[in-house]
Amino acid sequence: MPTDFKRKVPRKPKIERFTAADVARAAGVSISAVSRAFTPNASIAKATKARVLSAADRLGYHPNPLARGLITQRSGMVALLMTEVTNPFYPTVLETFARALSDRGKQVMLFTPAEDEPLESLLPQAISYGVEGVVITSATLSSKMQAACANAPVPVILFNRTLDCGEVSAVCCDNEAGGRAIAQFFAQRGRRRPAFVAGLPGASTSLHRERGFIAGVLEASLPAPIRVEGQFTFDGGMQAAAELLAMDQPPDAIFAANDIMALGVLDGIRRVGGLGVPDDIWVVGFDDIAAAAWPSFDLTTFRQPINRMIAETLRLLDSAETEVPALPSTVLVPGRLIERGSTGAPLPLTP
Amino acid sequence: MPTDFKRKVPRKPKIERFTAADVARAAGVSISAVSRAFTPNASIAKATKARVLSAADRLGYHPNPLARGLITQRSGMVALLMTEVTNPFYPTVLETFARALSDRGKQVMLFTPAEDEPLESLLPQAISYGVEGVVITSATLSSKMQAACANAPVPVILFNRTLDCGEVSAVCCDNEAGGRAIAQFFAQRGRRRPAFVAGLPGASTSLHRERGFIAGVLEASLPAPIRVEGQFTFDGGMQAAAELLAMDQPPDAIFAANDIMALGVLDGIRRVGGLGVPDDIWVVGFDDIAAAAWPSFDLTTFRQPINRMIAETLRLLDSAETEVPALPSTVLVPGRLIERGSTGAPLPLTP
DNA sequence: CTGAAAGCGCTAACAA
DNA sequence: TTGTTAGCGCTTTCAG
Repeated sequence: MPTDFKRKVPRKPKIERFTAADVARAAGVSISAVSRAFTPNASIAKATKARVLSAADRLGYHPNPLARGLITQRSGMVALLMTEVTNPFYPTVLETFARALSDRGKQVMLFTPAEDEPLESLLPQAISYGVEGVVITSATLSSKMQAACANAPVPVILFNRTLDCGEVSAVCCDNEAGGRAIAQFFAQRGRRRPAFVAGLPGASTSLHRERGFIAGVLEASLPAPIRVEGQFTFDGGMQAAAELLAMDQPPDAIFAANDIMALGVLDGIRRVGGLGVPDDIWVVGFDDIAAAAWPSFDLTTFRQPINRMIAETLRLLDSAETEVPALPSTVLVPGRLIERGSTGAPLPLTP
Repeated sequence: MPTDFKRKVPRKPKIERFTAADVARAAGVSISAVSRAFTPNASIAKATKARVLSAADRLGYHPNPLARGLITQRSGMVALLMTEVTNPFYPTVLETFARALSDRGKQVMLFTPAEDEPLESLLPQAISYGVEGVVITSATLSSKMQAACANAPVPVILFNRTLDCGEVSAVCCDNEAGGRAIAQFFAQRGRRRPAFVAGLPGASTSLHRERGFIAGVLEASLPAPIRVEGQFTFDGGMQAAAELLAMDQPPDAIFAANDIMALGVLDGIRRVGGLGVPDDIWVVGFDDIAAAAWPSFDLTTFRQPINRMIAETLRLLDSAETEVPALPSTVLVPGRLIERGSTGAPLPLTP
């Protein structure tokens, strides 16, 4: 029998890492000097700084962000509370955001509510981690959550949605303008029977896109759009298409409140058969996710300028830190219509 | 006019939060008692614990994970290093992983390499945040990175790839078995000219799937598969389809190393025209992403059991913490073929 | 410009 | 079982 006794190990394996004290010793300076060398524009002599930095480099030392955060209240982390990761729009947001933060030396901490967990419980949790800001992407937001956001001790920014009360900062594509632009596009190209596929009931994005769409449609003297719901999902879009095509007077132009539903609508129309896109029906989405450009769908859509939106979010985060009263502000960035085959534009030639 | 003078506020707004000392005072106990009340199975009287907990609840107190982490070396965070977020397979992984961790009271910290940043530089960065483990999902991994992983002071787990040297723990679908299963499927159903669309050159997933596929094809006495590359992207898949169809003897069964390429292949075949799926050509992918089930594609694919894989990853993370030598181990979980229309299965009736 | 000392919020030894 | 005492690794007054 081998010597297989249970070795008693300290639970803490004591990670082998150099501390500021080590660097100080190596550079022949005090610990504070090391700290100052890593603090932007701290009062330290160029020579000392150089000595510290080279010693640190030799040892592979980096200040421990957690210990630093304990004092400065800046952990270098930004929380991202995300609910609908299944919508392909959000992974792109996530990636763009993570990269943008990474470029500024910050990291993103991702919080996704568990099964039946309310979003509210995540906010204090995130805050307890000392994050410098919280970005929330969630189609719906309970009023309790809104209050929690407004009173949070760190800047909270709503991404891709707004709040009517305006008490929480938000960055959003101009959804109303987008909806109106699509309506005008339909009207100018001779479409006569518009339809709207709504997303989740409480979602401000869906609401505003619909509002703009209705306004634009009426301004162009078209009949008010037929309305069905699609839950912001592919299957919901398919279902919506089935409903619309089963009507006495099916629409000749469908605007779905987001791309994933629009793709579902396209597949739904195909499945029902009889009517074709774009000959009989036009379909337009919103977001411009990658799949919208795939030949099978070739979907006309209103592109959200993700980069611009992320940039504005970071700007808001920054200004909330520096400016004193930090009044909540809502930033609307414009998007633009990308015409593709689902509204009759010819397919581009190159693959 | 209201009293609207510019209040001079300290740049550090001194977040209003209660500390263990506050709770201790409120409950009439020592600070350590508070600590113990929040430490699982610490020696504390039931009554004391109850008093502390109720006081804490009243004040809305939660232990600061950062301060705790400074001592325990357990920050409650797990790092996720991710490179290809564009592949729809990974957002699902990300979400599943975040949720699974969240259920265990841990959080995921996401690290995505910036523009030209090498993956290597992220590892020490993650470690400096005191994460309890690092999970890496990256198709390719430089040898320098491999060494860094092997020597990291915290458990590092490769997700969805393996390392031949076996020096780093890994969780992976049994790619070779998957490739072989697809080959057998082709052979049994009378396909005669197989083709393989490879992903990124250095990716172990593509390599192993190909290896199994070739083995299975040869075992079934079929000719060695035609081979083209697709870069693991949709466009790459389209391109690959064009190449394959331009050959003198186009294949009658294509296996693409992942779903996103397979979708590209399908669209590529459509665009070229002339040959149809599944009548003339069969197409099979790997992953089973959501879009594979969409009617437009209806793609037969080898499903990776994400939940199982995540569970194994967490198990490995746990055991690396508790078990002493923590030898690196590779876990292969089985997947299974999902037959759909791209190989002749009838479309399910319900939407 | 620099170092010594205090302490961020918490846990883990040690006695009591 | 409890409270007291040291720190975790770092920043930040405060003297010098």
